[in-house]
Amino acid sequence: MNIAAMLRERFLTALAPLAGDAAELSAMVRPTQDPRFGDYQANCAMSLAKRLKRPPREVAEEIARGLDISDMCQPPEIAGPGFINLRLRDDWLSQQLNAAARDERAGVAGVNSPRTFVVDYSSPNVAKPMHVGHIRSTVIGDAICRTLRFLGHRVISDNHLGDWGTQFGMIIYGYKHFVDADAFQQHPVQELSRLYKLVHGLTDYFECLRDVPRLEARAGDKLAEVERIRAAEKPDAAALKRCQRQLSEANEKLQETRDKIGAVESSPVLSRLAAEHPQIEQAVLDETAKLHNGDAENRRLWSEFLPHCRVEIQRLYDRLDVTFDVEHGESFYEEQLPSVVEDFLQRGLARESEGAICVFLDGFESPMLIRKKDGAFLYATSDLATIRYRVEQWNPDAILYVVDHRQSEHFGKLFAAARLWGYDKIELAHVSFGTILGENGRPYKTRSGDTVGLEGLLDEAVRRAYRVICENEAAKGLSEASNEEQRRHISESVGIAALKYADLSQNRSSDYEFSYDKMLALTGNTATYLQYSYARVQGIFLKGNVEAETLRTSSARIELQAADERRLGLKLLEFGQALDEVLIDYRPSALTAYLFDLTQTFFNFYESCPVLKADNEVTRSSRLLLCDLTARVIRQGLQLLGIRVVDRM
RNA sequence: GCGCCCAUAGCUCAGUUGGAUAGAGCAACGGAUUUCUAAUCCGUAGGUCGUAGGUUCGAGUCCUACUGGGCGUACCA
Repeated sequence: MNIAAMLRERFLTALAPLAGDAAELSAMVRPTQDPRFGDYQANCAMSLAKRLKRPPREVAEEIARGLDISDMCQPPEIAGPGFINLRLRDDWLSQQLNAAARDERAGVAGVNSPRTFVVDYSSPNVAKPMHVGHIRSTVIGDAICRTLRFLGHRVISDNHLGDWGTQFGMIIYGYKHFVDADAFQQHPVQELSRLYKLVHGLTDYFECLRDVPRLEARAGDKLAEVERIRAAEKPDAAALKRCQRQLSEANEKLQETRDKIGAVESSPVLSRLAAEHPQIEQAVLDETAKLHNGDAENRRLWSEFLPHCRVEIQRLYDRLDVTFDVEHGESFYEEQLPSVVEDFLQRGLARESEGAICVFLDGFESPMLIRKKDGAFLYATSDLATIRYRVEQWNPDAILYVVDHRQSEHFGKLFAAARLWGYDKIELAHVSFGTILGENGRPYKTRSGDTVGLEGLLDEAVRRAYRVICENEAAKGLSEASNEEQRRHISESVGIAALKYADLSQNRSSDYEFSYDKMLALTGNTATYLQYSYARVQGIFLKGNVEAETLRTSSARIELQAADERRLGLKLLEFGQALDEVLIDYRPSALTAYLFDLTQTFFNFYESCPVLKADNEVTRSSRLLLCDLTARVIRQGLQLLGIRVVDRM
């Protein structure tokens, strides 16, 4: 069921005799924004009229005459400069709704020609705790996979774990020098995490020490520049402002660096360790290189650590209700990397430059490096190997990379290189997204400037959801309504839903401001509001002692009478369109917008149309069917976003 | 320097290959509860869509320049 698509087909037939590009023109059928213009409008007459050099209204009339839609719509009306306005017939709407009301998929059909998608998302470094930066990829990727599958596509979700990089060099070095054997025995994940943070902190310290002179010089240069501009006869105000900003940025950065140094030097333990391990940075790289070169000890440690790391991230995936079909990390492709480089060299697609093996690509200033001068491979190499593997393994029509926007240049190069390599038939898409910002407009960090751990984030959202639920029960005097276990269950569901939905409801390409208060708001476009609406509908069935299942199998029918019933009915039939829209640009926000709209439409209906106390049995069961369908669309829609519903809130 | 992205109501954001009078939510103000959960609903107010040009029947949407912001930019991922 996709009303717009059905109407477009009718227009295609009507337009065919008039234009060569009837498909493009027929695509200009869309829902109206104002109910005065009917339910749908076609805007194709104006652009066609321009080409035919005829009056647009005349063209519109001609299109309307050739249109065979009397089964679906009332006679079309021509309005304004040449809009063709359509109003769906109530009997047709009722018929479609009654089919949807009995359909397990709420009237959404699968696609006619399924495609195969590989979706690459989440991809954390397994040696580090997952943090706030992993939410968007994980949640958006999961929602895209669920939606693709629901519409009948074949999906391979793949978690391209970072399990082979420098971070393991850090853990290995840390294990060899700083491990607390008892702690590792008892809580290996925590101990590994501690080792990672410790070693990372020390390497960071030395890096900061090296950076200070450079940063001081930069701050000095900027200061001099500011003074030079000021001293000029006619100071350039814009340049001065820009320069002053750069100066304060340079000073901030310098201060930050000095603070990090101070943090180590003021700690007796850390400063002693720093003094004892002055070569730690190189040593970490050496441990990484040994791992990559097959050193038996390091490989043994790596394979001992890895399962622990994966247990850690799996706990979070379980809580987020996110699953993967395969989890081929970087290590999986390690043996395939030399052949990638050889192949590129052999085909003349890559050449040596400044000691590195480079692929020079049209439209990019710098080349893509696939082997460093020291012989090591880069993530570009691994990404190319991954494409080759995926094509050989699954022969996909598309590979989607749900990765933040900062890597757009990398993917631009990667896709260009892949096309040169012969993968030019496959859709390669960087499904990019923006940064999560704190309330200061800067990337979201803790007060002390650390990245925010994902687990703590989930805990906090759940804790706040719990508080909201308790407050609400208290306000209503419902304290006896649910027991502690139920409240815990509901707050886990509501808290995580809020977190996911805040992310999904935002246009993915823009940065967004993180706020617990906003995501857990009870009104507005939040998961909490949608979950509440669902619970309200469930409340009707509970109160009326009506079994939805029984209702569906009964002979009751949806009959549209009131205007609010009709509006709700039409909105319900547009679920499939919303899902199609999600897949056009891989934007789950199209679905959240639809669900929010549906919910508001439902509440309008709910306010003006009594259900259980309807005037007669026919109206009552018709409205109950509308309620049931609404609940199922909300539940299904939220499920496609990876969000669960609860029956009572 | 070069490249990519962004700029819409006081705040956070929608705005579907260019369509009719630019929309939500929050905050503000006013209303609705003998009635299926008031965690709701209805109404009012709030805008030179960063600036200036251009394309056309029509521009928040496309093009150009400018201003302001974010990100990236040869051996990290």
